[in-house]
Amino acid sequence: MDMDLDNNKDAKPILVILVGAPGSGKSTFCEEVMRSSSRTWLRVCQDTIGNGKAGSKAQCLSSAARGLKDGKSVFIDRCNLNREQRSDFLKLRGESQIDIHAVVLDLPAKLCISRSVKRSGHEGNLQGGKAAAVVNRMLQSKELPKLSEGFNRITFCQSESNVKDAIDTYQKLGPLENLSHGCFGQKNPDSKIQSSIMKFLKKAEVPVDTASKENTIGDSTSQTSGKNDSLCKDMEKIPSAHDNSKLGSKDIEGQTNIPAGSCHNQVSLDDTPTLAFPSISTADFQFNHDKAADIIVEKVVEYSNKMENARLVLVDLTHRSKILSLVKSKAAEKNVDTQKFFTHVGDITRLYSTGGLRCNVIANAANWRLKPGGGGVNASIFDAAGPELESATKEKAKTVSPGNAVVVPLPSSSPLFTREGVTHVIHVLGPNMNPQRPNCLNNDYERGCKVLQDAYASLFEGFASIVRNTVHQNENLGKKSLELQDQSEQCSRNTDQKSKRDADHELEKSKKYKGTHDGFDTTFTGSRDEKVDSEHKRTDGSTKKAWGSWAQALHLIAMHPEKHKDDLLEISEDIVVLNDMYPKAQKHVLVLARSGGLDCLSDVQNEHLSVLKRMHAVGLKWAEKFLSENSSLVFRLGYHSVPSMRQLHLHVISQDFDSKHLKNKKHWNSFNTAFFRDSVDIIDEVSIHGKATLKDDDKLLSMELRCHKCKSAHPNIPRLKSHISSCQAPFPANLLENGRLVGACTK
DNA sequence: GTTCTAGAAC
DNA sequence: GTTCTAGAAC
Repeated sequence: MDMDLDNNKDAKPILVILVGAPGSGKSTFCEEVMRSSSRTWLRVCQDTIGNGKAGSKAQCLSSAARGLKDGKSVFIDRCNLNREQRSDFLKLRGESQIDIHAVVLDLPAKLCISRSVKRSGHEGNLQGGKAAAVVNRMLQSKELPKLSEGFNRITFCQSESNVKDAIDTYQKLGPLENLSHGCFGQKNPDSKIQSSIMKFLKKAEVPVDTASKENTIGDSTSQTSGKNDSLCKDMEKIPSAHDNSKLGSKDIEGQTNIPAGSCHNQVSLDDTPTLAFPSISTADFQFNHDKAADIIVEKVVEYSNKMENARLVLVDLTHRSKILSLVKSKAAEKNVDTQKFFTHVGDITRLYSTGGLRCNVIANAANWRLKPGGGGVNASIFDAAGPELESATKEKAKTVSPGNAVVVPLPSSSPLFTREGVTHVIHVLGPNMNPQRPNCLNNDYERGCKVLQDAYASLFEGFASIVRNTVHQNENLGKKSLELQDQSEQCSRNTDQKSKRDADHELEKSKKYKGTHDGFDTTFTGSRDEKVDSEHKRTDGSTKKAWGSWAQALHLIAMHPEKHKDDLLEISEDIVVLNDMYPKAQKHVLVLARSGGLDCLSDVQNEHLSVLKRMHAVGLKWAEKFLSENSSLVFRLGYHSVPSMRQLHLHVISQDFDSKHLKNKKHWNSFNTAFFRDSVDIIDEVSIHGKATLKDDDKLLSMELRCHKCKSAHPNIPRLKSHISSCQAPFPANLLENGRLVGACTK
């Protein structure tokens, strides 16, 4: 694109992309600057670009291009909260080398919401109760801009006075002047976390600025010894895949005075749901530390991939902790995302008050009677939480068996709640290898590992359900009223707590409805045996699933393949292979079992193991055939937990998901959440238990859309598809294990 | 006004 | 499973 600047030969138009939620003050910012600037500005506002009404992004782009061509400096006044939304505007630079700036109005969500609600007749028409829900939702997908996106300058405003300063800077910017490049105004995240601690503790002292403290290189452990080490730095110390990916743009990032933009993201989320957990079974229960560390990392990887905006923190009392250092190094080896998981040295009952690590949920290494005492973590948690925890626990369950967890909402009168901000305690019981303690497994590590895996799975699942309910509840809160926002912190925290209770009841109700209610409604059973049993009861208790006429197609083909010869890729005695009629990727075939009465995974029993293996082998063969034609493909083989079509069928699907038939959330999530069960895992499960574990939770299919590689969230299918068409991230570690992926780049 | 989702019908 | 479409979201 040629920029015709002849009219204004020496003028240097700039493009300023505002970034901020509704109510963050983007329009006001533009208006204030334009009111007394000596530059010629054009404000491109998506809310008004369509003859005073909301328009499209394309309209904004062309209007901005025209403005720049005319030598005007341009404000892009739309939310631009994530990288993808900004990328097209950055392309406006073309070959002209104009400066492109971002001004980030990163003000508290609370403020944006109350402004959005108060405004009447605002151009964005985002009024009333909907505002909170919309703002909250938009902020969930917020990605702060980075210089590496192509910005010359980024100004972060985290308070109204920052905004005033930024307005001042742009007002004074003459037509021939330039602003210096780099990141500006981004606060030291330490001070942010510190000030929130102080706010929480209602202390007036100015926090110690730890920014200049030396990092101990190689020590990834954060600490609550009372010295207030920076959490942010701790998290940065373990390199993650994400961090590594930024190295390529180091030269640009180098212009900034601040190490990296990601840091801010991590700690500004001090409301991020966080589970702090002790290592289970490795102290008094004498479980092998190395094996335990493997299991912790394995389960953390599994669950952190599932959980969008949540953190898991392994806590131990001392820097000398063997289990902490083992987990730390294994997590680093596996490139575990350090925003989602890290280790921490401190007292699990004083994480917030002595270290500023806000954890709304803590796990307790409980005993089977769920009683206080016994020393260790259990004693100190019951001690710190007061009698409230004991009575709340009693309400939920009387005992817990190894491998299971019990979620207990903590009464707001508990000191752990008021002092530390803990809303839930999850009691977990792991395997015991200590002959002095009940249920000793006598070094049976085959059984022990399984129980420990189940214990962590139950723990993390319990935490995930709290997170889900809280998010759900926050949305509802937003719809109701915002008056609560103005009440005192303690008061609104109580309200939150009550809301969470309500959410818990919701959970119980839905569980009851499913018929799994057994008096331990908040017990999360990680044991596969028990889970399968309850699934089994459900299917046995009712008649078999009724298949609609449209769902019979595969069944008919399996029964009479000769009638469909032309449509099939392969026919044998026990198996049929065909192209999926509506492929959801470049290559997508189905391997059908031909046995009658084998409609779906829940029908699978031990006797079907050989069919499963055969289907897998045939699936692999076809994947390899496709790979020989196009080596860039990667395949995954697996089953839908609850298929729509009758007749057990294995999906062999390339991981590009490049298909016009992939149209909705259900399509995406059926291949990219736990709803999709890898063939290798099904074979393992059936070998061991004679049954397959089904993940038939409806929530899985309506989960938010996340990239299957980098796990970034996207608001809708078109945006997701445009992202995956260019996402360069490697596949997550859990998919690279156990042969779940097939293809050149997975070896 | 356009884009996108989600529920009903098949 | 898809198609159709009302209406929500933007």
